[in-house]
Amino acid sequence: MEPIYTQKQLEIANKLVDEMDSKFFKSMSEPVRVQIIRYLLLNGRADIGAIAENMPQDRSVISRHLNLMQEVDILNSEKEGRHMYYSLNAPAFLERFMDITDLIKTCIKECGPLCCNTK
Amino acid sequence: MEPIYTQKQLEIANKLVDEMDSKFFKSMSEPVRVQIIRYLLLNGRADIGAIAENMPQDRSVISRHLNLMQEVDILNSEKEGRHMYYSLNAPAFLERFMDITDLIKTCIKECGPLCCNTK
DNA sequence: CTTTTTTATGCATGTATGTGCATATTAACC
DNA sequence: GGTTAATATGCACATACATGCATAAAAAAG
Repeated sequence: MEPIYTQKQLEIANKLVDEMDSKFFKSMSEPVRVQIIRYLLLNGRADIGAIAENMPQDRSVISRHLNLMQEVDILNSEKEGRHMYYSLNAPAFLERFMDITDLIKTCIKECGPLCCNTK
Repeated sequence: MEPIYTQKQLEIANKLVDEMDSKFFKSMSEPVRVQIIRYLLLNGRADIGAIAENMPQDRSVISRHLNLMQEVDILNSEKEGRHMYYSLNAPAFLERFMDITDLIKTCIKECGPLCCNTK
């Protein structure tokens, strides 16, 4: 009944789980949203119309995707007149993945051979 | 009409999109599945019964989650008698995130200030 | 062989969400 | 002010999916 793991291991595992926010992953588990990331990587800042022109979906659909991605801090948004411009929040995007990667590394180091036990 | 990006930029952006497999992200955008990862990190290899004991969901639900995670290579599975043992595929799990992190770094470097243009 | 145990699967159900259309809102232009 | 253009939003609909129950399948125990 008593746990087989240390307090330290518990803390680092909880930290990883906290960082693995489901909203963040969900925002990237959608093919259309990934294509939007691709578009912004290659073309830089753009408004909804320009982005939607390159996608089969309706403008309103793209609008909602962009808004969702901005909410989880993947994108920056700037309103200019009646245009809404979006751009990739590259630093935040990268940092998110770097943080998770580092936490997984720490987990494996701290939890040792236990977590990847195959026997 | 002609693209404003180079062939090199196109290739690296496509590489990133390929690596950002929606099935992989989807598998981690589910709170129950994240809890399973946490459990396996702390307790190591375990069968479905042991994992399900620590979750409010039905055993069959946990069984399906585990099977799904194994399909995207997050988990290892081993059948022993009537027991099905699962463990975290830590190397593959880590490598996946390292690859994506590296690709994002390359994208930012190659696409330069364009991708994160705010003006 | 029957019973028990562990996992897998078929089925029904509720919820979440991607989608497009119609419409509202907002801002620029005449 | 009226018109046009860009975006946001309400709505209906279809699909995906998480869930639990009942049951099947497989293997161990009696």
